[in-house]
Amino acid sequence: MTECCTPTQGHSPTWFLMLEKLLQKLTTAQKKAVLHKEGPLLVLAGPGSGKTRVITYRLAALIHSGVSCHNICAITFTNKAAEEMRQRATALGAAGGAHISTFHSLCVRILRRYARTVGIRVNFSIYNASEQARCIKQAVKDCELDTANFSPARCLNAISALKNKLIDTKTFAEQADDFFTTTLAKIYDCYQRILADNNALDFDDLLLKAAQLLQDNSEVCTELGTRFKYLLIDEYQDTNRAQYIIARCLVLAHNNICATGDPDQSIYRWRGADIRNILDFETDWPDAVVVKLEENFRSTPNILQLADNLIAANKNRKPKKLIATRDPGDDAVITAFEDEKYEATGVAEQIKQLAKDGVSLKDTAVFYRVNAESRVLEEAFIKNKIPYQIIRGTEFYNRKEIRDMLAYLKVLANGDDEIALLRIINTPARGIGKTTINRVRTYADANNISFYNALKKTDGVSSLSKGPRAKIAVFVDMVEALKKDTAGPVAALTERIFVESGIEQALKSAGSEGKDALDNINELINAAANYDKTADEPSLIDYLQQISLFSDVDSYDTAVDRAALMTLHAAKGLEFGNVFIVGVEEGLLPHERTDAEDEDDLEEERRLFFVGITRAKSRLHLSYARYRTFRGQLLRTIPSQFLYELGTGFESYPAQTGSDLDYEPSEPVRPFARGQLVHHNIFGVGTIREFVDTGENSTVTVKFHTGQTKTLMIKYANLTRI
DNA sequence: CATAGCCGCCTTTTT
DNA sequence: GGCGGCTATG
Repeated sequence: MTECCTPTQGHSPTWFLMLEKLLQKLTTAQKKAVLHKEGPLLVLAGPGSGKTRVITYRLAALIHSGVSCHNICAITFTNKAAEEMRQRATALGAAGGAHISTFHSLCVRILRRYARTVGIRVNFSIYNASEQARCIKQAVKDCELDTANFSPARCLNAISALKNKLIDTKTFAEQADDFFTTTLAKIYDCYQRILADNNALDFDDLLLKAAQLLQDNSEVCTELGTRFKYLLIDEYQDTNRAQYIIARCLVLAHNNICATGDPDQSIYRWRGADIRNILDFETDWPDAVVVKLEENFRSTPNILQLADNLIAANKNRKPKKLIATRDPGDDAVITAFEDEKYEATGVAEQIKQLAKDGVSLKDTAVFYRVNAESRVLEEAFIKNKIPYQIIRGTEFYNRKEIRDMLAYLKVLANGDDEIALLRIINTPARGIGKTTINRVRTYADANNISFYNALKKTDGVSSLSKGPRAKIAVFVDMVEALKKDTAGPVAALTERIFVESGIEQALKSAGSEGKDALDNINELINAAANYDKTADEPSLIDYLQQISLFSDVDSYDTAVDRAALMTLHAAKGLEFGNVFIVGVEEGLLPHERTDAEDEDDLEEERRLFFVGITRAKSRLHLSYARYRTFRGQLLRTIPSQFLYELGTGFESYPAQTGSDLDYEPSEPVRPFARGQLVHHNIFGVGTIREFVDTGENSTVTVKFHTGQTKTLMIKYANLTRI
């Protein structure tokens, strides 16, 4: 290894071998730029070029050159990536202690530290999607609006977009000039008030509040800028406005920002990521040194050629070639399967064969566009006895019993969290029903006290009779008793809750029904014990806030020998010897929800496919199913337009029926599928939006390219498929 | 007050 | 196909 760092023995050798190879290929000027301590640096490079390796190397190099690790802040896209960077920096001999985390975790730290300045309390809850949904529903209700026009999802999306652009309620209300925006402004305001009442922040608030704090408070800005003299940001192409502001404020005084990214791998536009952040880097920091890494150390030339051909179809990009460094390998395989069951079985069988040929399962992954596709794959893997792991980290924390347990913890940490409180007040059933809750609620509102405080003073609630009053008292006593124990280890507290809440009792008496839930809670206690052991400064508040920021890939166990199943989004930043991408069909990839007429949306879908393809080191398998069950109905599919862009000469392959499959595909019943292109004599070309099968009188709804949407009777319309 | 059963809406992707 | 929310019943 070069001048500054040497990996300690026996630590993930290939990663360091690659780093060494990469460093050898850097020009002297590039090497100097990477190691140069002062000034802005942008590492602009394609997939598999070692961006993360370079940034990790720089981190270690800074420490080796005498910079205190305390003064370094590295930002990764996921907690998992942060953990890996920490390990690798340590292996490079750079002692731990640098702040390495995601933007969200960093913001939680900042907000806790400056809670008073921000006007929040340190024990704030962090609300996930379902808790957000509850709040937004309440907000729409409070504003006395029709949920038909202001659906929770629509409102949340709109509010999230505003927050990502740093537009707060006040600013938005001032801008609002039509019915929709003024109404949305009201909902936004109401939603924020509800969050505040619950002493809660949503994901976007974490970024928004931290960005506003840094922007508006120069003292805090200076303080943090002094603390973090060097800022490193990985995956910069996926930062949004708020994250950009945070980064800018943090480096205001010293300008030592180092970002890495690839505009072609920007896949989070829908979440507010602004590709201009990376495109304008040199404008934002005019003295920036830009290092371009053009060689790809990951994939075979065959794979890179496809990726290159595909991404070339994006018009809105700076042309960039991927330069292969590896020897040619196998050609990519595109397979058409009869339906999704054949596809899943086919993939499973190929993986089985690979395993027989000596390929390790952990070097194999299957990617798909939507999580719903994982089920049929999972079934096929079970049937074929292939060990696998599905990368969906929130799954565990979304289980009912786990959320119940966590709600108890949340109530203890944050007494104002009414959503958590309502979840546990009658879980397990203790006879406190809707009527009782409403009565207490009314009392709380009338006296302007919190719901929990009202529960403590049921004497005042005249509408309550003796029975419910006693039941509430028992509940309050239990919570109060538990509250006295919140300072100790989280695991012990979790166990106490398990027993004293009656959850254990309820599950045990449920017999075999409660078996899984019992196991899960035991696992939760184990996880909490692990937290107690490993956290820097363990506390209940920190624990809850940390697990709220748990992400999908964080659950990915790289040590076990199992095939990995994940969405294309989750695949970002990873690499595998063998990659299978399934469901490469119109409507799925690109996804139907992306507006086909919106070129930008389509290009992002293409980038997503590009990311998937470029994860593959040696073997790439793409597939689609000719028929796919969608919401219980069998639909005819169309191969993705992207398949034609790969330059493989893909036209259409005969479906593989597979001789040893024990599954017979059902006969397709639908003559017209959603997404099918058709031609009409008068209206011209259009896309099928809906097909209503009523036999002879079946109708189709078609969106024509002229912009108009028509519902037509099939027997009269004389539509031809294109 | 708890539970079973039914209806309607829906999800793209995630920190 | 599945979950949340609503209603009817015990």
